[in-house]
Amino acid sequence: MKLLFDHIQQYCQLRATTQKSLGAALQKIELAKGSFLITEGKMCNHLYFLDQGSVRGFYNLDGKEVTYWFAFENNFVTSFFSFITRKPGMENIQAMEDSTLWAVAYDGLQNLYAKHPDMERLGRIVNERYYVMLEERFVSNHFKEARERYENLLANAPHILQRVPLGYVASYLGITQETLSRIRSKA
Amino acid sequence: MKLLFDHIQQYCQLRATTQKSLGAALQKIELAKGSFLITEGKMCNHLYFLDQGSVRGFYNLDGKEVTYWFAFENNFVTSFFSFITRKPGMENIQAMEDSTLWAVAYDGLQNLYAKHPDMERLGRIVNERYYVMLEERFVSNHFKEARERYENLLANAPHILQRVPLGYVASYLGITQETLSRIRSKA
DNA sequence: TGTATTATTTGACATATGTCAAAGAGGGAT
DNA sequence: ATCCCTCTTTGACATATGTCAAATAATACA
Repeated sequence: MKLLFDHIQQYCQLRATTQKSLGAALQKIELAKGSFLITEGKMCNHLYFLDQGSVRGFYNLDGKEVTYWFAFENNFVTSFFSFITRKPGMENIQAMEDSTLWAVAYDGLQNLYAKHPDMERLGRIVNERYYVMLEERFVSNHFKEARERYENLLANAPHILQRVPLGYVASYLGITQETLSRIRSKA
Repeated sequence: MKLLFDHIQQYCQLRATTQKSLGAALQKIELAKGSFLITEGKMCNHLYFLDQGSVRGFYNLDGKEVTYWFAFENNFVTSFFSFITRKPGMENIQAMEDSTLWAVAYDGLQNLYAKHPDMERLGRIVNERYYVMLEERFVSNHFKEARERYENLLANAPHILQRVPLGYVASYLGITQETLSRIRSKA
């Protein structure tokens, strides 16, 4: 749990009582490589913090899996759509490596928000930061060519290339595996 | 100001004292068609609520303007990147029609957050919703073809087509104006 | 060590979209 | 009406990327 509390410090300082309540609301999850945290068509009732390992989020589109994000240590993980809107989503989340996560239930989180203003603040700040990160990725995908997106990834997140099969990376970049392979060979 | 307070009700109920503080922190802005709310290279120190009119956000990329979002009545508007990270951004925001906005300064908003837990809650919820909307748009752009994106826009936000020049819509959809024109002619 | 399985690369070709240039349409101002 | 300006469409062609199939490389495992 230490990794999580250290990570939270980046966003804001929680009071001791809030930390204690949060700790009590957390449940440890072990996820074997290949198994699923969330599957499509179901409501997602937990927010997770990835302590160890890696997971990917993907959709099934026309019979193909399209991976659209990865998470590694120190990332919050959930189907944001489903968790926030309280509706079933089309997203799957699968472990790419054996992983350890901390889970907090939706209702538990709402309780924490209601009882601890500093928890509400943490939620607000985390959402702001995640918004900005998503926006940066959106802009990059929207306006840059495939080769440039790949080179950005290589520069900013080389660990992804090392820990993730190429096919997943390709759909993360919005291109086919063949195209990514060709980009790499002509680097 | 009524429109704003009505809009906020969608997200959560503010206490009367919080509403009063918020009202006192707001400043009315009139923006003539074509003029700028935010220009690139500058820090954005305000969050706006668009009461009337419409604006667009765009980047200058290789000498070309690429529009990547629109806002109409009842939308919050700012350079989220700059406002949240407190760094200068590359974004421009320009009025597409004569517009009226309510502005709250960054410091003023932080004060409101600090003094009113329900304001913090509002911020958290608004950020969550905006995150989900951005994610939906990201997924759509990432995995669907231009024609399908256009048809989705037509189905979900036809007012954009009516109020926005085609060139802006094209770059919003991530394609050139010529391609969009061809998609429309072969509808 | 060998074999099966999965991941990656390569080739040939089809297609979507971009680029550049020009023509046409529409709306205001005079 | 006429002119001017902006927006939109159309044409010809270039290019990036996708698709399908096969070959090769890497990895796991018995």
